[in-house]
Amino acid sequence: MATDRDTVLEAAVGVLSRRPTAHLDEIARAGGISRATLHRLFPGRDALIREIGLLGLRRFASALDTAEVEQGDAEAALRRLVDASVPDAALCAFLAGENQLYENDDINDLWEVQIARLHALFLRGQQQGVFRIELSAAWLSEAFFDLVAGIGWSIQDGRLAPRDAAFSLAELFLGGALRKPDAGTAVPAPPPADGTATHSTTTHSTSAHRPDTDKP
Amino acid sequence: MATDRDTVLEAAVGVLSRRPTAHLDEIARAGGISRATLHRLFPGRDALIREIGLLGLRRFASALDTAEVEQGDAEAALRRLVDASVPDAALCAFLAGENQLYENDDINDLWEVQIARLHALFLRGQQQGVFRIELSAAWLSEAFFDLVAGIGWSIQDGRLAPRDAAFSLAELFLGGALRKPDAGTAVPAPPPADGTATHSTTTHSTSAHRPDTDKP
DNA sequence: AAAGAATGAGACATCCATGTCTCACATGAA
DNA sequence: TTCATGTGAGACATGGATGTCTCATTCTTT
Repeated sequence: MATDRDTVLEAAVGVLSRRPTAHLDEIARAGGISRATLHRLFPGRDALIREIGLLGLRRFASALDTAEVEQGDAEAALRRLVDASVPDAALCAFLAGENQLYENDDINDLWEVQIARLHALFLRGQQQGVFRIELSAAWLSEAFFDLVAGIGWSIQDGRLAPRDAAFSLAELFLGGALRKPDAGTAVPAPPPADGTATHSTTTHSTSAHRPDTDKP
Repeated sequence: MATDRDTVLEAAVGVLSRRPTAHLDEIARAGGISRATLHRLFPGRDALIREIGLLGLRRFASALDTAEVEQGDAEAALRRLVDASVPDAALCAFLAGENQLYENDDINDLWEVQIARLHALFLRGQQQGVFRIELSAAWLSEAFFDLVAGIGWSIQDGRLAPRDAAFSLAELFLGGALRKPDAGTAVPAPPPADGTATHSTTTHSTSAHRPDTDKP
């Protein structure tokens, strides 16, 4: 299934996710080919990282497909998604870290579609009473993807055994995202309505100067 | 408190976290200064991003200090850490994304110290019976930092209100990290001992070719 | 074995960000 | 006013990655 191009792309991910400015020579060596052949496969550096981004998005879209996230119980769907996306966690980590990708319209559109599916899954789960409603679906989507990326980084760095990946991701995320079976003492207080509760919310939060951004 | 240099650095974070290859001219404009003055403040591009990394690590270290993570109940300590680190979430997002930083020894050492403190907090919490022991302290450390970074990204992109940041982070993470008050039905199954449970753990996980890495 | 394609290695040329310089202007102090 | 400092704007040189080329070699196919 994996074409020769995809093999090179996955090798490139391993290098670029650690050193985004790695030379093409280094990337080529990581893929077991020469710089000339790399240029024969991809016309340039921009094309290379764009193809990596597209590969990652295709894989994540495929994970959403095989998990059938639109079907059935939301919790079960999310567990299926965990299993389906963990193998491609490294590519998700690249997607999360390489913000430069989101200047390309093709990638941006594809990204928005996948995130919308994720968002819809969490919204559905909230309506089903499965996921907590104190946390916005947007935040749940972001957090889930970031944790998938964290899985990828941890495995790359040897901090997490691939065998434990799916369990670690599912347990940590679902523990925080699922509604508690019975309320009782476990349910925390809702977010403060006034701005004085958290003392430092606006103290020196960076980049308050950029009103609107693009990365959806 | 914030010197002129720090102001420029924080403005640079806003640009570099979105476009890591932004020109120095663009960074200077974001900081409200000219390229010449930027060069007078920082001798070069490498020095600039190194100083940003150092600033982020100093801020995170300061957050660990003010939260007194070595003191008292681990859950309370973590809640204090959430409040203390959310204002600098953007810098943490930069630290998480800019893996290029970890070629510098100074930054690497400082990073290891902070991560060790975080790791120790989770270990202590596990010994106290506060945090779940099915999830490794290393994974809890990684996940927490990734979620702080996710907070920073979400706020930068306008997807999360700064007011909700601390609550969203604390609830999602602690929900997954805390031991359930009473076991009952909420406790999930332990990770599979055999390799056949998760069908695709080793299917096409990227970068299996790199045995050891550096980013601690 | 022989022909063909594909690849690796290396040598260039080119482009562009970076680093450095100078000069004019603004601000503030004496 | 006059001097000093800091800053912005622009020009210029340079270094290094990138893009393109050629040629020898290897592997595949017949």
